[in-house]
Formats: sequence, C-alpha cells, structure tokens
Amino acid sequence: MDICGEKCINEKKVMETIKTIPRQENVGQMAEIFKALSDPTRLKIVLALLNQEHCVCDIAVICNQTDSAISHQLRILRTLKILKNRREGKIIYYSLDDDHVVSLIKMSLDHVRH
Amino acid sequence: MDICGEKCINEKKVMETIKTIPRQENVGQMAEIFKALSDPTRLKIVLALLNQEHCVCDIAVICNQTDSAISHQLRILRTLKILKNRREGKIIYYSLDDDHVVSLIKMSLDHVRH
DNA sequence: CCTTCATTTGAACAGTTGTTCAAATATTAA
DNA sequence: TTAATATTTGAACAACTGTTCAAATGAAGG
Repeated sequence: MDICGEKCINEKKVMETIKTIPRQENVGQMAEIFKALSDPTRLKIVLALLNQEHCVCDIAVICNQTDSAISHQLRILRTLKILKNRREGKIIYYSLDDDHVVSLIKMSLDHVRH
Repeated sequence: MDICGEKCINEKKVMETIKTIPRQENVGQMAEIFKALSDPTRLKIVLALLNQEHCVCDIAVICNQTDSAISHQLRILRTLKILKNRREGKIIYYSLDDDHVVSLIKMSLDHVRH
C-alpha cells in the first residue's frame, strides 16, 4: 500500500494521523452500523423497540409502512445482529439485541433533544 | 395522520410505543448524522480530524482518494456543521466542529476495539 | 385436508449516492 | 500580468437503496 508518494503537503502530519486511524476492517464495521441507523424507517424501528418488543405488523403501523417494507428492513437489522426475534405461534416478535447500538441511539437522542 | 386504523394486532402496545417515539423532525436529524458517518470515506475523514486538523490534499492522501472526491465529501460534512475550515493562504484546513459527533465516533470506536 | 393469517421473498422500479473528469475559482509569487 | 498551486464545482455515470407488488412460506384451527 503506497501510503504517501510525493504530492503530500505535510508528510509528517499525514504519517502521524495515519497511525491513529483504525484498520480498514474496523472502519468498515463502524460505517455499517451507522448506515443501518441512517435510514429513517430503520431508525424508527429501533426507536420503537427501545420501548418494548413488537410484532412485524405492529411495527408497520408504528412506522406507517407496509408489512413487506418493514420485513425487508427487519432482515437488514437482523443480519447485522442489531435485532433478534422470537416466534409465538403465527406472530414473530422483534426486539433489540445490541447494547452498544442502544447506547449510540440514546446518546444521539439526548443530543437532538437538548 | 391516521395512527391506527383497524388492522393492528395490539393497539394498546402500539399506542404506548408511538408516544415514546421522537418527533419526525428529530428522527430525521438523527438519521442525517448517522448517514453522514455511514460512508467509509467520510468516516475516515472524521477519524483523521479526530487527531488533528488537515488540509484537503493531505486528507486525500490519508483516505487514498482524489482531491476532488474529498472536496465533495468535505462539503457534505461542512453543510451538516460536522466540520469547519479556516484558510491559510492557498491552503484550507479542516477540523471537527461538533462535540456530539466526536462522542458518537469515540463510543463506536470503543465498541469495535473491544 | 383446506383456509386463514403473519410474515417473508424476489423482481422490478425510481430515486439517491459516490466517484471521476474537466473546467472554474482563488490565492500567492514571479 | 502570467504562472503555479489548492480547492471547488457541475455534469455524467455506474452502483446502490428503499418501496411496491405479487407470490410463496409457515403455523394454527376447523
């Protein structure tokens, strides 16, 4: 990996900072979580489940979207292990499964409220 | 706004949760910040500036992208007031301008590292 | 078995996104 | 003024995203 060829203004500062940046892998993980929360529908799902678990069609009502649209988004959040689900007969209940994401959400909630 | 028509499984739970969800406006603001941090290039810019201020072309080297690509992303982050800049002759230095975003980033950094 | 209901799935679509390229600005120095 | 350098801008493009719709699945009850 060619870190700094010859075009850089302040090679020393650049080198210093590059040392502090996490590995590509970790940057990717961070970006993935932020991306999951960057869609208003998905964010609303997570905010709803912050209160209590809900089934798919209730989440659809809360988010004012079709069951199908919600199901697609739930799959994304489940794949990222942000949500988990449990079946009770025909109904599937979703709830939060990542304490860290909960903290992130609460912190950003505090911000927009103050 | 028709909150709950007749198709909802558990009207009481739905009503309870709807009360806890922030206003659309605030959900939108939260999503906007998460979206800003959801692109690996933009996230890397913010991570770099967590260390110290940098000029555009140094950021380009750090992120391994063209000056132009970085400039486009800097505009997005500046518009959201996540970054500020100062001019020193021909060179424009960018730095962080939102303590809350810094906290969010640090919290998510802690997470991927542990 | 057949029906109903909750959820999932896949294809299709429009809308958005990030990067590239070339051209435009803006500042400095000769 | 002219040339050189740092940054910005706008158009264009492929790649990606979220929603919709229709059809498929899976569980419970008759």
